[in-house]
Parts: sequence; C-alpha cells; structure tokens
Amino acid sequence: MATSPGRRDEKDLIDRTAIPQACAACGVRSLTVCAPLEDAALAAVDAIASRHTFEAGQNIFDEGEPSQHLFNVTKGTIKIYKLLADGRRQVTGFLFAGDFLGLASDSAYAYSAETVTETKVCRFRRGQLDELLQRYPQMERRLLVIAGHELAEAQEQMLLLGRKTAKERIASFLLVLSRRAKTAGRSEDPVYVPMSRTDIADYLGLTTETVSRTFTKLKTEGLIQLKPGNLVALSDREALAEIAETA
Amino acid sequence: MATSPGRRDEKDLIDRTAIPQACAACGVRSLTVCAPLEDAALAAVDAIASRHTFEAGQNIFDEGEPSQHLFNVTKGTIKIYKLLADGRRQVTGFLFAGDFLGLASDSAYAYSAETVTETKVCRFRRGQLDELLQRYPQMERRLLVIAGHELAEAQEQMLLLGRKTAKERIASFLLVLSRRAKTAGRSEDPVYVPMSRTDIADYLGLTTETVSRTFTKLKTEGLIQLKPGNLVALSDREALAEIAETA
DNA sequence: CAAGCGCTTTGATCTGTGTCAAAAGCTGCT
DNA sequence: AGCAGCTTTTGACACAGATCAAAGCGCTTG
Repeated sequence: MATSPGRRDEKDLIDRTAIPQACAACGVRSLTVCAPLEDAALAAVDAIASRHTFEAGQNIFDEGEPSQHLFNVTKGTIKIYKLLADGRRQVTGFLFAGDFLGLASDSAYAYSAETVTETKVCRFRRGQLDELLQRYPQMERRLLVIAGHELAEAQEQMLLLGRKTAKERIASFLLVLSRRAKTAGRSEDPVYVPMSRTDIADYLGLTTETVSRTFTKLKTEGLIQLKPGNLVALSDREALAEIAETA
Repeated sequence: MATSPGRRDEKDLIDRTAIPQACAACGVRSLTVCAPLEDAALAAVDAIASRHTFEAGQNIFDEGEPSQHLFNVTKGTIKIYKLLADGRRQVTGFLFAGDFLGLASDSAYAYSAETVTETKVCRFRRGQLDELLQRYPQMERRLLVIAGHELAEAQEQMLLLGRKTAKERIASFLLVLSRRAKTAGRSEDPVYVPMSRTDIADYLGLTTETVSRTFTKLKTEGLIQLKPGNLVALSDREALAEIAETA
C-alpha cells in the first residue's frame, strides 16, 4: 500500500460499494455536467460510468498522454499542472467535488492531474461520453457552459499571475476558495485549504517561502487565522476583498 | 471621424458592401465556428449575422456589460483584457481572423475587447445564435472544441505568466504568433506583430521597458531581426524554441 | 515516547524586473 | 522641410520576491 506519491497506482480500486448507489444517489449531481439530465439520460450516464477512488498524492494522468478518459470529481481535491523541462511547475487549477476533469480535450491531455486528498471520481471513456453528448444535447450545452466558466476563471487567474502582488494573490486565492466551498455546500468561513504551501506557490506563481511569509503577514494584521486541520478563518473578509480586487 | 482610441464608436458602420458576399464568400470560414456547416445551416447563420468594421483602437465592448453580442473576427486583430481598479491591465488574449469572440459567455462579458488594427467582424445577437446552436448541433459541438482549445491556450499562458522569465516569455510569444499566422494562412516567418510594446507587456505580465530590452537582446544575439512594418524575422527558430520551452 | 522525516516558518542576502527619467525614432500635419 | 506628439529604446537605480540556509513543528513509526 506504500505507493510513492505522484506515481500512478495501477490498481486504483474500482469502488464496488459505490456502484449500487450510482448516479441516482449522487450527492453532487446538481453541480456537475449531469445536472440537467432527466431519468433516461441519467441511466445512460450511469451505464457508462465507472467509479474510482484515489489516495492522496496519486497521479491520475500525465500531460501528453492520450486522453482516453474524462472524469467527474465526486469527492476530494485534485490539482492539474504543467511542467517545464527543468522542473518548474505551474498548477493551473484545483478541482473539487462537482468539477469536470478533462475538458481541454484534444487527443492528448494538455496537463497532468494528481490528487491532493483522497478523491473519488466518476470515470467515462471518451468515445462513450461523446456518444452520449450527441444523444443528449442538454448535456453538451451544459458542458459548453462549464467550459465558459472555466475560461472566465482562467482569465481571472491570468490577471492574478500577470499583475497582482503576492499579498493580492493570497487574498484572492483564499476568497475564491471560500466562494467555491460555499457554492459546493461546504463551509465558506473557516475555509478548508487542503493543498500544501508548495502547491499554492505553484498555483500563484510564487515560492513556498513567499506564500508562508504572506500568510504570516495576513495573520499578524488580523485578516486571517490559521487553525488546525488546514483551516483558515477569514476574520476580515472585507479587508481581504479590498486587497484582492486591487490594492 | 476622429474617434479617440479606446472609446466606443457608436456609428461603427454596418459594412453594406460585405453583405452581398456574406458567408458563401467568407475567406476564413474554414477556421471559424461555421466550418462544419452545410448549406442550409450556413444560410441560417447568414440570416442572423451582421457585418461591422472597426478602425484601429476602438472599443468593442467592456467587461461587465451585458453580453448581447457574439462575434466572429473575419479580418484584423483584437485584444481582450481585464483591468484592476488602479489601472493595471492584463491582456488575456489576441484574436485574429477566424477567431470567435464572446465565448466565456455568462450574461455579462468577462473582459473588455478593443481593436488593435482595423478589424472586420461578423456579429450575432446572443439569443439568435443560441437558437441556431440548438438547431445545428454540429455548430455547438464545434464551439465546444474551440472552447477546449482556448482552455488549453489559457493554461499555456498561465505557465508562461507564473513560471517563465522575460526572455522565455518573448520567445514563446513570437513562436505562438508565428504558428497561429501559419494556420491562418499568413506569413509565418517574417511574423507580423501589429500590437504595441505596451500591449505585449500587458499580455506577458511585463513592462514596456522590459519587453523592449528583451527584443533588443534577442536581436543582438542574432535570434530575431526587427524589420519595418512591424515585422519580426525569426532568424534562429530553433534557439527561440529552446528558450521558449525552458531555458 | 523518542526518533525520524517532511512540511512550514523565519532569517539573511541576492537579483530580475520594475520604476523613474531622458534621449532617440516615427508619423502625420502645416 | 520642420515641428508636435506619439512610441520605443536606453540608462541608472530601487525593490518585491527569489534563493540559500537553518530552525521549528507535526506526524508517523517502532
């Protein structure tokens, strides 16, 4: 069971216990691409989906691999990232329950994906999903809406990476995490921040040290509190928002 | 006719001369969302499209405005950008002939759009286009593919903004411009670079001065040549590629 | 419950890029 | 041709954040 983090675990177990419940009992359906589906369509999705569980720190796929599968995250946190040849990494996104993984879908994955925490996904073979999308246009339309949101998010992130200071980046990051937690029905105020300082740094275009120092500074200024269990309390949300939107 | 650059020109003229030719004669159709349409569908598109011409430096729409229109660029160059309250700007993309404008489509535009050169577009009312998309699923599918490509591009840009040096950014920028020119059937080697140093800086997360210095350095090292007419010759494409992909 | 190990925090110093300033080129106008 | 108003280039200096280094803190494990 000692899979080294980051390596593929070929025997990521099919989660037999989850299958009986399937889509009908899916707790995050309203957040996903499956949201607009009526019963027949949902049954069809159910038929082609397989459920999988990954431990924390496992590779799901790598940039450049043929993109055979697409995923719906039903539990946990995933990071997606790109690498430069010398090892510099850019985390381009974090995915949570309800998010769709595999959108930028050419024949090959445009990025690597790795779990941050224990994660459950719903997996589809690309060809089978494509077929379903043709059969149920509302699903395709939903995917287009999702793609639009991701595009808007990506642009927001470009603004952050290209033009914001370290403090602004951290404030923005915490607020976005908090908002997403809220829409997903999780705690928005003590925000759960499951990813490491390194992951945050690679997401915000900073170094671990700068991330740590900036957290400390925000704490000292009374804007946040670092609580045990990777929780961050946003003590002064207004001030954070002001910093995030410009300073 | 002296519209100050960046302001909306309410009388951006409907280009009457273009209408008779319309979609059937569209030189960039194979690049656009209209590529997969058969005759009937194309006629339907034709019926809801209006053609417009913008001079260089004109505003097309602003971030936050209700997104009533979507566009197909048929000629020229457009930049899209986001602003922070204190004026810092991030250009999140440049659009050329064949590109679709308005994808990240919620009810409001997620960014502002402004022409860089004289530009011609094909404009659709959002509601009418949506209707067409429902009628012609291959068009919606095409849009999804386009969105996927834009997403992949956005992630590449995040990698650039978060992790590349100034020199790597400029090299990457020139190569991407060159590749896009090629696929659009324009000159790939002396690349046409119509945007100002300021626009490039705001796209690459740098300052004008750094962009200028870096161009000079690449020129000194013999990797590029700056030619009149905003043309840049990529004298040593291999070296540029090596710098761009990592250094 | 001590030891080991990875992650985070803190400290000291360095550097790539930003900032401020001015000179050099272009372009259009008179 | 010559000036006005730009954009671009070049120069000198400053600083936010990177780098290098070491100490602190939890976990896990035996």
